[in-house]
Amino acid sequence: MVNITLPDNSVKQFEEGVTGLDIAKSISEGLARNVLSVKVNGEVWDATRPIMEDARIKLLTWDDKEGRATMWHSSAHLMAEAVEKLYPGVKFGIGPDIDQGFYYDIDLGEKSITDADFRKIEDTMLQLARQKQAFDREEKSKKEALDYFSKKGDEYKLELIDELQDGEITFYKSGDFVDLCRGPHLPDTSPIKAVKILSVAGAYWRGDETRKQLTRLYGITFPKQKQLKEYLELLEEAKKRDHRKLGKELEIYTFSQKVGPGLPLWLPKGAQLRERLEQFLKKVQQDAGYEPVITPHIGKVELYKTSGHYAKYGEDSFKPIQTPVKNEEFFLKPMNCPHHCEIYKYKPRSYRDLPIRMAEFGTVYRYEQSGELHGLTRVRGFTQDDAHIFCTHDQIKSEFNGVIDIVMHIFKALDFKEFITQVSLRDSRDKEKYIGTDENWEKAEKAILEVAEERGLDAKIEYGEAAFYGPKMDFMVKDALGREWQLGTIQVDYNLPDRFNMEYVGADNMPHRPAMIHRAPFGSMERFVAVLIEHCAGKFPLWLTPEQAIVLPISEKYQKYAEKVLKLLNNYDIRALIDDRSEKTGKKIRDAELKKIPFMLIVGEKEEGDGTVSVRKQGEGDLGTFSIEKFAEMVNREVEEMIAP
RNA sequence: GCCUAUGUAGCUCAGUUGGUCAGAGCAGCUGAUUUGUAAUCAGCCGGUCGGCGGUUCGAAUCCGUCCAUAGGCUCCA
Repeated sequence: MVNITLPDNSVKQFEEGVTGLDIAKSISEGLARNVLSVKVNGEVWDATRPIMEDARIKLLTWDDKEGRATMWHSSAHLMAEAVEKLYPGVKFGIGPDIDQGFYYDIDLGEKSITDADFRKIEDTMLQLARQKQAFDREEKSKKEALDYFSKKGDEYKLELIDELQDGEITFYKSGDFVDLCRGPHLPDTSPIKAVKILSVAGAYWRGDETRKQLTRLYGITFPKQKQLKEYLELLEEAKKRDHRKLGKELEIYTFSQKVGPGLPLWLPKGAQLRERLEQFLKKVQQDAGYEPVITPHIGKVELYKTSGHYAKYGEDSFKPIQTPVKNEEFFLKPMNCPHHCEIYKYKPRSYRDLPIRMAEFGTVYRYEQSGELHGLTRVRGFTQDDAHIFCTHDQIKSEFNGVIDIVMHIFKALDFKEFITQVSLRDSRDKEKYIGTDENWEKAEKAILEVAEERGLDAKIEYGEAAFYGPKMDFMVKDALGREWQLGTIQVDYNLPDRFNMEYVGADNMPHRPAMIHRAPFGSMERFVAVLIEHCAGKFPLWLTPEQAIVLPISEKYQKYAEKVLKLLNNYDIRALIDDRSEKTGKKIRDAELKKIPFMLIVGEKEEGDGTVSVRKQGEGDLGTFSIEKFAEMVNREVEEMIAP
């Protein structure tokens, strides 16, 4: 007998070799129907795999993340089976589950799959799923495994097997499809009731662009048709929030083929919005002891050779700019730091001067690969809200804290409640990869971890993700479609102080090397505004929006009064405009709603009579009648509250 | 850069097998209307159908190529 501990800590006895499915049946038939896999001592297993010793288990269903992962992983096999049936002779790479669904990388040889083929793959999958094919687990020796796939001629699987140890190789068979796979899988294909092939894309084998490109097929499945429908509706909703759509509609930015791809043109409303963001941060930075600096957009090639950026950005980037002077070359700056390093160096520095915090909204240019450009989130010319802090190694912790204050202040003012904090440390087993002394790395990494802990940031810690020049902390936010974008970043740098031979005179009257921190709370203005648009679905926070209110006179007769209202509002620092078109009020309201202007102030005979406005809030409706003073107070109070630290 | 799609007025989209197929709505302009919480009416303007080649008596429609965009891959703010 084995003792099985359930999540509620109750212990039940079963025969040795009992399966998760058996246990589910002993609880209820309904549960048995819904169980997708089982967690056994923290490891996810097939629900049909025998349990041979005492264990703590959790039955996994669609409501569990791991349950869905099992379903999707099995669905990837099902899709592969369907593809093999429809396109005999194809070879398979890898086919994992992902956050939302699954994919399979396929070598189709001469054939190709386009979205016109999705339907027939979906149909075949459903047809196979209905056969209730069991997923059978089989342990294989390395030799057996290699034999099988050499006979099949699938060099991808052979390569994968080659890297595995004998004794840890398992195959799964469902229907006619046999795959190298760690599992776990569904008991059978029957829970897969709704299928959607989402997209087809090229993907390099093992992510290596020097190797063959396979066809990656993305899909998603659900236990109920209704869930698929809801998922597709969710995708539609997400599309409505897309900054590329809203950015166009709200006239934030545009691109011109003549100016060039990846080079955004900020329209008046977008420029206003961006300037307001910049003013906000400038004020915060001023209060935090930053000093503004301004540097040019280009610098001599030698500058970037010193900084080391030439090696990284020189080859696949904008080519240097020639001058009439022979051998004189300038580089469009891909980073602001080299210029700032030179500012540090323009005079001798004392330990009493540190920390020095140099801030600049610096525009940089990087030649991103053409396939990488994406709205405002990935462009070729962008402005970083950059600053470099030069400090002693002992000051790193307090400087980090100061930067996080700024990041949190920004997130609060913009109502970013959900963000991911990632701390990237070095891989201590591979120290050669990194520049800087052990002692300094340890000190900085400890400081970052302590800061994250003290502030309750719940940071994801990634070892080996640090830059070669120092550890860092990044802040990430998801866009409308769930893709993560890195916004703010704080990075320690041991490299540039060396390369630029920076020094300060210590209390001991000896030269010392300062530490350097790069930081950008927004990341870049372009990406930040893009993510902001998606985050608020185009309804910008009141303090930021280009137009806070629009005055809607009922008819031409109240035009004069509308102008008076506008003037008063301007006196209260409220940004407003008048819709003086000869349209009906309903139309003016509709247009203002679509433009997402927060407040509509309707004025007619009644309002003119008692010097008031009738306030309608965007997305909410009529708020009633306000005196202009009271309305202004309400707006200004809301603004104050949002941007307060 | 690579894979797979897409590209028709400022915007959103029709356009069946190549032959009155260059259209609609919104926006814009003009005029009428003077309007009370999500669309007043009428008229007008607007496109060498992404660019360039080719096939054809004839191309928005078929083919090639280039450019741009979209979803991925690699890379990054």
